[in-house]
Amino acid sequence: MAGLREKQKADRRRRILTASSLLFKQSGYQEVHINQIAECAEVSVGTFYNYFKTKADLLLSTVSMEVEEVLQQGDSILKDPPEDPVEALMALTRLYYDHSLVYLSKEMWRTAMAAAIQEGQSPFSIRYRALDKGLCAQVCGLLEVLQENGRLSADMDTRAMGEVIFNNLNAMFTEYSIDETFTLDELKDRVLRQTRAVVKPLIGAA
Amino acid sequence: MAGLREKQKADRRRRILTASSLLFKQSGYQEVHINQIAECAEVSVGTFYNYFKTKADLLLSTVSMEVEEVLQQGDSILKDPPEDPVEALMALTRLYYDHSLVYLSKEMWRTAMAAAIQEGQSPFSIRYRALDKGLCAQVCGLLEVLQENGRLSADMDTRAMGEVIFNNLNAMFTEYSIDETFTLDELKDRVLRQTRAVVKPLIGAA
DNA sequence: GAAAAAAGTTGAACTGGTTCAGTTTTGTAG
DNA sequence: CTACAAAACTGAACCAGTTCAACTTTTTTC
Repeated sequence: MAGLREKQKADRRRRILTASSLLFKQSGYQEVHINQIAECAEVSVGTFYNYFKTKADLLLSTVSMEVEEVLQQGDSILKDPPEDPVEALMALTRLYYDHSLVYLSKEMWRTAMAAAIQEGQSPFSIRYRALDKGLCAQVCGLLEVLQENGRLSADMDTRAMGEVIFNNLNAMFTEYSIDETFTLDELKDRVLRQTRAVVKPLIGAA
Repeated sequence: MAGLREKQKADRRRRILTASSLLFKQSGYQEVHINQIAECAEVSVGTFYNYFKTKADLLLSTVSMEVEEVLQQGDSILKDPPEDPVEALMALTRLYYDHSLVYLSKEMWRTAMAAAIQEGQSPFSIRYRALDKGLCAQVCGLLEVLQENGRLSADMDTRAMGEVIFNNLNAMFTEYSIDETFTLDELKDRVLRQTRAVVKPLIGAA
């Protein structure tokens, strides 16, 4: 166990992650070349590719952290959601959106999204979509809780409705990431209006 | 007008489009190199880049054709939509989906989507998003017509609701494009269920 | 119709992510 | 401790999209 080899491997991996994180923040994802990351992390280019399949794969480590954190925080909202369904959904939405820029810039999100779409069978894409599925399941879960609490009509299809609401969240976030002038507040306002339009009609019956 | 120069320009452009269209169908987008397109079109690589900013830009010409055609066909649905709102929306949806593979493969859609996300300020991305906006407006337009016909509750926010429905359509199409095993029929089934979940509650009032 | 200007063409060189054959380091067996 | 095998490291070379300085063709001017 904890042989020299293992120790060095963990150390190198951490050095690469630290270096890239620093450089990306400094100069942006596109501007930073693998050479620079390798140099800054004191490994060779070849070694970089021993630890990460591609440059985009490096991003995924960060995206994963970001989403896993947000999923965990989201669970605490599910445990005791606001009574009003629109408020409950917006609480989750705000959590997702506010957290989105902690580790990643808009540019990094764009790159990650584009890479996830580009080749669907790559491990990158599969993992990214699994994270998305987790978020979608959380939205569906929230609707179920609200339905159980009698805040949403009992015959609502929580699964289908949750998918629609999540897909909308996601699409709006994509739009936000693409447009550098689109602010977080504008994003939340637009999504609030959309969420209202979809959810209001469901509130009546218990 | 019709000077020699103009004539040659139009001819070269057409040759490039014909060549690329043929090659893409033959071998897929990624497999085809600019060299091959240039050779097949009997121009130099440099000339290719005189006519198209990037390889992805070439795709956009095709995407544009595809979307403009579908927009036009969609208008005829708006003129006399099915009475049932779910049916009306699904008529539009089916039109979009069935038309999607006439000119473009899944791989080409993925590439176009990824490129549109990648750099938001490029002419490519701006034009692609304008097309998306056109489709979104058409969905909103359909909801308006249905509302005017008294098939949807009068206080519905057609704009917000249309955006949500379109974003869902689009997200599901993206998922479909990413996953080579996802069939058109499965796609339509899932979107039907989602559309029902969102639209059913709105049908009551006039 | 010749000369100058404008527009367009060309392909070799560039760029930056990725690979791989050769080398070094680490672990293991005798 | 030595010899061998396995694992990991290395950077020069590769690849495919893109650029650009030199060259050709077309148009305009006189």
